[in-house]
Amino acid sequence: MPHADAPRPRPGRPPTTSRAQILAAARGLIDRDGWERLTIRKLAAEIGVGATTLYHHVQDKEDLLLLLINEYGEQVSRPRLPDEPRERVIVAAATIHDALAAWPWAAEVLTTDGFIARLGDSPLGLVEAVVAGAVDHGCTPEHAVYVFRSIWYYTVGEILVRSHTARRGQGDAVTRQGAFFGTIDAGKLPHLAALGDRWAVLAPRDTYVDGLRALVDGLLAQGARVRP
Amino acid sequence: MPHADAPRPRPGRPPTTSRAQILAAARGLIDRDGWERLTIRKLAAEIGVGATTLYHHVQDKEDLLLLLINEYGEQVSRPRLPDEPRERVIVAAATIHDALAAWPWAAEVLTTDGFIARLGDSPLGLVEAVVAGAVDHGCTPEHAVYVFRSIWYYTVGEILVRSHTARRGQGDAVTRQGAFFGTIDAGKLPHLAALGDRWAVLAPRDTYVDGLRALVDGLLAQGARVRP
DNA sequence: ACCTGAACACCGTTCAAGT
DNA sequence: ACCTGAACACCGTTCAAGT
Repeated sequence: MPHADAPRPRPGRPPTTSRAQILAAARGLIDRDGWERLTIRKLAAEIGVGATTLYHHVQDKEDLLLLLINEYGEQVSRPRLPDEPRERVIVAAATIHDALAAWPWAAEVLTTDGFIARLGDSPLGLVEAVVAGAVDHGCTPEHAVYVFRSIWYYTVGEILVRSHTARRGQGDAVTRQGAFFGTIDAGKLPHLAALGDRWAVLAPRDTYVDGLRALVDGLLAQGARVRP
Repeated sequence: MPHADAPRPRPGRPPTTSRAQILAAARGLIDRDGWERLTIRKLAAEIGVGATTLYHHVQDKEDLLLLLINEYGEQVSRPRLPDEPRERVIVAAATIHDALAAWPWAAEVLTTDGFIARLGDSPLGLVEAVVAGAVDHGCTPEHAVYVFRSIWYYTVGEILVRSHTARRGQGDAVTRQGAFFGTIDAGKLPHLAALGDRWAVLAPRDTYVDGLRALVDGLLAQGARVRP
């Protein structure tokens, strides 16, 4: 009777494709062509394998993307978090934001997916940091969850809006914007008409952290309690 | 020589399909089957016409969706806005939110689309109201644009996250959540572990307006100026 | 056990031809 | 001027058969 720990030759055809290889190839394709152009068929072709082969290593396309996100989440470097609770919330949230800004398609997938229940321990570390910061500031755990959720909404919205408007327009966004605000009804929409083309200049500005500070200040003020 | 205003018979085959008919059918299909299931082919079949016919009445699918959104935006009933500037911002933003919550796919399209430059005057009225409220509170026009953008990020994020998590899970979200927080590393993630299954209870709560108030308070505080 | 091509059930869009 | 079917260039996924 063979020892339980002894390496035993497994039966059947040996694998030529591994899950790690698939994930690496997918990352390469996303970084090269963009996430909306990633298809199972192209991914298989890139690896040099039949499209149907991939279904032996991942459940389906959604599963593949989730694996990819968790792998990415483990590689996100966590900065030293400040001791001051409010600042800790800000830095943790900004870290989540920056990680997603570099890989906006992840925000898209996480939004369409229930998300938190399927994240690994490593990316959850930043969620924990936000909740812990709120609690240390004096919030109840319940309020801390609400703080995190509100920040998450703001963060995900910023990523999605900005990544999508950055893709298009660029060249003709300003022109179109200009034409648009030219024909606007100044009687009904006086402030927008007065802003005119300045909107196009203001809109692409990176104000994420400013808005985050405003939001966190407001959220923590709502949940502050007297501490002993 | 015929009079300029006289109705003249136009040459060619008379139309059997109108843009209004297409939009109405599209609305019906979206309300019935959900926006992710709307296809050009199904829409044409619903009308009882060849799929390619639609391309004589709309440029492409994206154009169709934008027409639909502007039509919808015109039908959104605008509540009486309060005089107090801060409250006006809240009510206008909440109106945008509620309109999108009823038609979450519109939020999806608006996010993926530069959006504001392609909206009609009617839906822009609520954008104007937010900007005007901020200015009346004492913000510069530039700060008011930032106020609107921040609110927009938060609003769109909330809609997308909530509409997507509502679609899935339901039945098994709680179970999965419970299983998840059972296996969480309590050493590394103490707050999340302590929350346990309560997260699943807290997450679906509608806290949009609370978070909006926190955000608006913070944003207006940042931009407040001394007024004469 | 792993890999495969054929097939299924779809997409959005173009375009030459018909009415 | 309007409508059409055929065709193009794709999708994700299943499944029986091969190694």
